[in-house]
Amino acid sequence: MAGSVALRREAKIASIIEAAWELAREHGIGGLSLHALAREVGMRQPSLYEYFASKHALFDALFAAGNRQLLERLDATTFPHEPRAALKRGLAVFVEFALEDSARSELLFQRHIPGFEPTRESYGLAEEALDRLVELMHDAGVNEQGDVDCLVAVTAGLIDAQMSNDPGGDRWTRHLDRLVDLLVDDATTKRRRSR
Amino acid sequence: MAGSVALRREAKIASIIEAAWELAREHGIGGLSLHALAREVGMRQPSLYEYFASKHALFDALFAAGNRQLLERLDATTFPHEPRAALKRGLAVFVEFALEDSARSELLFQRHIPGFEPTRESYGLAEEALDRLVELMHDAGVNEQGDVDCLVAVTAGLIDAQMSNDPGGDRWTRHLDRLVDLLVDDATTKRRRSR
DNA sequence: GTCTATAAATGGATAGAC
DNA sequence: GTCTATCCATTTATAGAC
Repeated sequence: MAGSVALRREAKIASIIEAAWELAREHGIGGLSLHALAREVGMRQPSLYEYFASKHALFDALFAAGNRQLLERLDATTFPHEPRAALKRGLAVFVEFALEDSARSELLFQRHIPGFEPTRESYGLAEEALDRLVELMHDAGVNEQGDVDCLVAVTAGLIDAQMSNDPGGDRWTRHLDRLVDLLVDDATTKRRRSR
Repeated sequence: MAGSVALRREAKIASIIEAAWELAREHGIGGLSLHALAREVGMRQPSLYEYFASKHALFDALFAAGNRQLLERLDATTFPHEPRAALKRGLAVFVEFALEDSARSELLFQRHIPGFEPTRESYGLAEEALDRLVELMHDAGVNEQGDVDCLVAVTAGLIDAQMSNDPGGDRWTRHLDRLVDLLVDDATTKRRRSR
């Protein structure tokens, strides 16, 4: 029973974060207000300060939670043995993750919030997720930083176009595998080493 | 002298728009306030309503002005005769245009402003600019919509990565020509027609 | 730990005098 | 056409009672 108070508190924090995601999905991450959030969890706005020291602290918690979700998603993925297929799988998981919640992507992958910078701790989670994808690239023979940068930028470009112009569709994302093949072929072809 | 009043008015509007760009560059397009803008041009905030019916109308004027700048830039560009080189040149001009003013790009190419939608008239300018680039793609033998989409998304992806992570550098944008070659080669290779 | 009340700032828009 | 004054709404944050 010693930790039951702390447990209750953790559960409350989790429910606040869950409600925050819901509101962010409705009004965008930038449209999230503490008044509305408090009402959503049956409180008044000042009471939230019992759980988060500031709105930025709430954003940071959301940022960390979102990245943990991504890491869990990657953990739960079974990857093919063939390295290039594994890379495609990893990027596809990432694309799906990004597209299924635009508010979360806004916070995690775009820099939308006025003065928000994640803490080093939370940012570390984001780096860890990116590292997983980069590792898949290395396994597929993409080692040079420039080639990694291209793969990252191309994937992000497809996600962004899809999310902005045709959310829910696949007009852009369906080209992911073909572009991965093009880039990986180019990056691993001997011809390039002669430059 | 009949039009001198109208001319003065146009000049004032132009100076307001110029000041608006300056402030947007400082505080982001979302941080643009009418109070600050009015002060910048030596007025009080309510006086701006003599020139713009609302803040949205001001955004629309900025959106149109920005797209006109892009069109002028493309007009002023001399393109190589060789179609693929011309495409590379057009995309490079676009990339340079996007990177030189992040506030302008925010308004023109990203959907950041809460409830802002450009008028049909202003949106037409944006479409015209995009059409120019698509025409260059067609000239280079990229005709299928999917291939055009890829080229657009890849270019946007490079711009976005560059702007977010290394504004002023070329860590991402330097790969533009290589990616264009890869995509155009793939799009124009007979092998693909057999699918 | 939750509340009421309020501070403090911002920012878009309007009324009406001049 | 420009001003002052004001409205109205929003939102983060704090003080202090309970």
